[in-house]
Amino acid sequence: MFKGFTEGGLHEQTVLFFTRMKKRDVRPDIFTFPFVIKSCAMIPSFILGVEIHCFAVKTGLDANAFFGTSLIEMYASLGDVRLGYKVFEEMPERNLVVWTAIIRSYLSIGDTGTARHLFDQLEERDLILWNTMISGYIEHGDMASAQKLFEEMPAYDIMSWNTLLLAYASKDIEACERFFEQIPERNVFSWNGMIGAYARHGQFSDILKTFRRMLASSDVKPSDATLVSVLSSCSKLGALNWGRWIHVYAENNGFKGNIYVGNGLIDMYAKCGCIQTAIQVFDSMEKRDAVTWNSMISSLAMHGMGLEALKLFEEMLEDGEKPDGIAFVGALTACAHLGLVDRAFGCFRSMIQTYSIAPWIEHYGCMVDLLCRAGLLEEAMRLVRKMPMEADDVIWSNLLAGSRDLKDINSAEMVMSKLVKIVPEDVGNYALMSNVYGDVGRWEDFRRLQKMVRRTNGSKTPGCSLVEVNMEVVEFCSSDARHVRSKDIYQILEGLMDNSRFVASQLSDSCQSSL
DNA sequence: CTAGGGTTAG
Repeated sequence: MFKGFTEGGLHEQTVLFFTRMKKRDVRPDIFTFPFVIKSCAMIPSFILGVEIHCFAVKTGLDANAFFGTSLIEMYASLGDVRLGYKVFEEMPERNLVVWTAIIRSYLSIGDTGTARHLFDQLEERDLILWNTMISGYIEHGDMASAQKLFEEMPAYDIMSWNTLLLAYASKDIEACERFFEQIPERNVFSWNGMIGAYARHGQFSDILKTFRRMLASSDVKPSDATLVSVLSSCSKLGALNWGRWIHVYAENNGFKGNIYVGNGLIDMYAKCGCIQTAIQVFDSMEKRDAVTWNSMISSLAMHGMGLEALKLFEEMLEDGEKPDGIAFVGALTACAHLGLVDRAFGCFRSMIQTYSIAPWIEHYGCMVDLLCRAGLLEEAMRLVRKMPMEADDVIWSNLLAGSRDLKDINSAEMVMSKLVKIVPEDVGNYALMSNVYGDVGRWEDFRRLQKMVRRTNGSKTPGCSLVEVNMEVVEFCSSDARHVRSKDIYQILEGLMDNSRFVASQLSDSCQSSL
């Protein structure tokens, strides 16, 4: 029964059954405690844990190494490493597993010194212990010690390599690539580690390249983690055909019903423009979690389907899923795009009062956006002054756009003075500001700002976009001339421009005649 | 039937 409950994550049941067992005077044995102790850690309940610890002492079963390891782990996860150390100190027989548990406890609170001190006392160490110690250094940013210890290791396994790979992944992408090539044996974690490293560094095209290499290598198959990372880069690249390919691959390789993959597919389809397919994936999922709901809600809001987004938000509550901060970002975005000011404030209030979520700057951003779009610039400014945190460039940019809509030069100039301090390199704001002047006919200022736009454009890559051609992602920018056939491309572009100018003039003619 | 190591999404 305990094994079944533990595997099903039903930790309250484990403890409940343990109490029933005690009431009936059925004596627990050495196999009982590790389950129950783990459940106390998972619930989590310190009081229950201590109670069961005491009970085990009374029954005299506390000298067991399995029991001791479980206890040390439990106390560490409940935040009391000292108590775990007391257990460790008083244990009559301590094997390597017990030592690893106590060392891991100290690593988990960042006390690498004590962990290392214990590590050094051991005469015999195995691979797990070495790897644990090294990954502890890495988790707390001590690359130098990690590397040094790695070099002292008597032998390596794949996990050792992967541990160091992950260390490089967060720091130096080129060192990470070199290390990846040197690994004598790679498993799915190695590949996922390399893919994750590219993701952290925004090198999304390299993710597709690596994924192709992984598929070509016959010994390793992608896992759900691989597919999720690759799907996320498809979203960022607009690589719809790769996304579709992964969808088919997932269906045929046992990832049907995998919640991580499903969530990745929703986001990918929505960001690649296929909102209907995203909805289909959402509807077909038999299990949903917070990310599923949030992805779908944000996707709908992003596609201008605000009413549908709000309906889904309600459905999420009815389904018993507790909304988190991201769910509220989705709902508030939907309100902003629909112009539902009162509804947004109701939402904002219920977030704080009913769900005890302290608003993030993103939530204030949504509210400012909402008020600006509704033409309520004064209220938006008041909200920014009232916020508990400093406004960021996103919020000021919203206010700049709001000032432009109302042709409020004074507000625009005040907001702009903030923006040049925070993000002097952001071309968009100068362009927006120049339009503010243009709108009211202040051409002197208009030209002055336009000049700044051009000057900043010289050093920055403007208007960059991506297109997928024959399963290959190609980047192009405004005034880009890098392509071998760029002459042909611009010729066709001119043709398209002529065409749309013609259509536009026809439309305006027909509008005028109908008036 | 019980104890120690890694990756993923909004």
